[in-house]
Amino acid sequence: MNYWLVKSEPESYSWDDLQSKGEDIWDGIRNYQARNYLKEMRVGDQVLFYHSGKAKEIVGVAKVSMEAFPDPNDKEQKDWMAVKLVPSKSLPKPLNLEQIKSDDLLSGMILLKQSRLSVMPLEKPQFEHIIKITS
DNA sequence: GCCAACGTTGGC
DNA sequence: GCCAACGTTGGC
Repeated sequence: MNYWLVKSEPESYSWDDLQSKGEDIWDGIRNYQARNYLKEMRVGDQVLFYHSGKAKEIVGVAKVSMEAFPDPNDKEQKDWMAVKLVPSKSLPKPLNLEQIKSDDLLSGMILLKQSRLSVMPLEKPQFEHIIKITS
C-alpha cells in the first residue's frame, strides 16, 4: 500500500466533481516527475486530494481504482499517463496549508518543497496523522 | 551541452 | 497583481 497526494485547482476540477462522478480518470498530467509517480500507483493506494489556488487545503481521500494507462488526450504521443480514482471520504475538518506548515510531522512534505508538483508520494505516518487530525 | 528567454504554477 | 520556482525551448 502506497500513499499519495494529488493537487487540483477546484475551479478546473474539484473534489466535488470527483464525488459526483463516483469514479473518474485522473489525466492531463504533463510533468515527467508526476507522470512517473502515476506509474507507481497501484489499485487500492490511498490518495489525498488537495485544492490549490484559493482553497489551499486537503479536502478528501480517494483510492486508486485503475493503474496507469496511456492518457487518452495525449495528442503528442509522449507517453503521458493517467490513472482512475474513486472518492472514499470527505475530510470533516480539511487541513489547510498553514496547518501543514506548522505541524512537525508534516513540515517535511513534498507539497511544501516542490510547490509545482501535482502528484507526489506521502509517508505512511504522515497519511495516518492527517486522517487522524482531520476526522 | 550551456544558457537566456519564456511560459506555467501556485503562494502571498 | 506580483514574484519565486521550475520546466521547456531554441540559439549558439
